[in-house]
Amino acid sequence: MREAAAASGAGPATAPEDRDVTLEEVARLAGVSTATVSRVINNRGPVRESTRRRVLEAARRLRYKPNIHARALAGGASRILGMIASNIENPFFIDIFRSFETEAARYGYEVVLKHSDYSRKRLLEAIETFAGQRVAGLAIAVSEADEKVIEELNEGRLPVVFCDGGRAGDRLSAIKVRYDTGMRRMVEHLYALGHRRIAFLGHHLSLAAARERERAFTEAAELHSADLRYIIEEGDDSPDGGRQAVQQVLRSGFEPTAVVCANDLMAVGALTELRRYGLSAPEDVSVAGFDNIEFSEHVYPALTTVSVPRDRIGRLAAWTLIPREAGYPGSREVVIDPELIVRESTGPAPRP
Amino acid sequence: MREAAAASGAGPATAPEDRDVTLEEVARLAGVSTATVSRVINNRGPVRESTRRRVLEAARRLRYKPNIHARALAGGASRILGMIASNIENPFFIDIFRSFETEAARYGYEVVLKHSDYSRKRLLEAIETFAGQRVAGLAIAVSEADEKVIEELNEGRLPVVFCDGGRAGDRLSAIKVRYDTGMRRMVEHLYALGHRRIAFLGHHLSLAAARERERAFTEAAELHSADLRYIIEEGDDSPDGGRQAVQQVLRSGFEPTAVVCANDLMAVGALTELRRYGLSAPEDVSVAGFDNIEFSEHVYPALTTVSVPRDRIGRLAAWTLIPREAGYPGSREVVIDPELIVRESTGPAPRP
DNA sequence: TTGAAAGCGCTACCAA
DNA sequence: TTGGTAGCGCTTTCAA
Repeated sequence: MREAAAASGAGPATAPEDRDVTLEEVARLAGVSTATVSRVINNRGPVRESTRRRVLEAARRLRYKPNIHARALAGGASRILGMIASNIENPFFIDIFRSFETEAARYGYEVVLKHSDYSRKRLLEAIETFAGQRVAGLAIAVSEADEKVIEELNEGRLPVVFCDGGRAGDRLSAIKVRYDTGMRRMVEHLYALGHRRIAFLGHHLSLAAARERERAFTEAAELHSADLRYIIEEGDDSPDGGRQAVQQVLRSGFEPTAVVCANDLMAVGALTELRRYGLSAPEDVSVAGFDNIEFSEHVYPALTTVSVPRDRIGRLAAWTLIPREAGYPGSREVVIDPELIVRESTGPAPRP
Repeated sequence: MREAAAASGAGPATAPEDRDVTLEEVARLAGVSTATVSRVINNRGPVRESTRRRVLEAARRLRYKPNIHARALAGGASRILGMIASNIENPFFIDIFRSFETEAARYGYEVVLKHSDYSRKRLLEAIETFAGQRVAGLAIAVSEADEKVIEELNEGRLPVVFCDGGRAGDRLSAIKVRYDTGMRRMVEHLYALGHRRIAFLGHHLSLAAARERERAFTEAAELHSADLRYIIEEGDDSPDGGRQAVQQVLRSGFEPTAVVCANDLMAVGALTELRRYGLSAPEDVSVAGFDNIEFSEHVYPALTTVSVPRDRIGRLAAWTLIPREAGYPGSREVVIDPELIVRESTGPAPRP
């Protein structure tokens, strides 16, 4: 309304809504220089309180929105964070993204999400794109980052945080989840229930980091090597992958009393497929997932799983990337302990 | 390797990896002006074939990556598309995003995703932010866009496509799904199975567009007004919301023989909650979802639902926003017919 | 068909 | 505490 009034009077004269309101216009209205406006907007450098107020008021009146491109070009931090996830269909990554984005927004940062589809090549491309865009920081939540990629990242000048694995470095931070602890708890749980033949359903991916959960399982299982037998099969990172893997297990003749999956998504598929074979959980076979996605609680039977706190991971990642007022560490390593969540899908091993 | 060799010889002299390779450097190497390089890179204006080749080769050698900020600032189209979704936890939106992003990437566009959490205020903010960033186009997949928002969008200069509802306009395109058709098919299906008391579980949201599925249900149900009774309850757009809504239905004493949900996510929760009350689907109560998210196939019992082709929606949206070589229509309206998918969660109504 | 040069809106440096 | 101003890398007239 105010704008309409202001624009009226004379003729067209360049409708004000047709162009961005610039710093300069704010400066003019506030009666100061663009430099001062910039200082106020960015909260940098000394500005007299009365001036600051005047500028802020002018900016508000004009509905000023900084042009991020100009800002980035001029060398200021770009206020855009990048995030790369392996598979945005997996709620695990979405949850991380969500809390990452929410936390970033709190500090006025935007987040751009790209997915690599578990392809090392796409990961590399995404990194290059983000680097070219000069994002302020990059969160990597993928399982296909091998040591070579990490090394390259470490030599670049872009702050990076690994949401799951990786390692800390010069400008690299890493958030690590103790999968081994989580897996150990899971195996202990099943062992205590009397299970002695366990199948592990892992990813189809041959990439280094993707194997972590599998390795964690193997190690945990080996602790009971005296009488615990296990088998490992693989499928995609999806319900369908879980179904395929179950088929392989069943065909192998191994006859597990419990099935542990690399993640909840696969566990859901495993559950479905077992039922197709007339096996129900937990009476005939116990089934366990990993991650504790929201769904795991809403399938039948509700999934026993290991809780990985994605919201905390996302928050930490943003926190790590965004330069804070106080002493900003630059890079660091955080370790998170996951927790076993026992629900209905696991129970005592059936009598032989 | 080549770069290392080139950089060697003298001292530090600004390591080449430390800065972006600029248009100017490419121009220098190719022995032309920056204007020419720009023409080549953007495929605009006349350039002699031999020149073009020389420039391309130089760009390749230097691993030139255009700086999107400079590009945007200089007035070129920004090659970034924005997308706003109500709830990125819902695979429905994720699926649209995925195919949108994939299609956009094909044309060299990036996609930035923001979510509005079903808040009109957040939607408005997101729109403003995107407008400030001068994105090349905006895909809106929310249910909280009322006529006022649409009107505002229509007056702006940003190309917009509504992924679900909305309406076509000056620079507005709309992809519409015939929810009424889908709902009608669902109701027919249940009616044919003998169901005469049906509960509809809708969203908690009082926003206009969010009601569409509910209205579609009501209309479909009214067609059988002679002997079909129904009740409407609401919850969040999540499995938990489905559980709450089921509780309300059960408490109301209505005793439905079938439950139709506004989407699959809620249906999953409904299934779980019914089981808690000792009711199993489809024997005691039939349960149906809407959307056909991947999960709907992997819950127990597999969900009867209505298929909404998200990949097609995403692809269409990108297609609409990106200026194509051929006659680019600018704005248009597309209508999509959803399909009924009958699985295990619905069956004959139990004898009274 | 090509080049020169004027900005786009902002930040950061140096002076005042 | 403030203002002046030189770019950031690119696109886009306007001339050549």
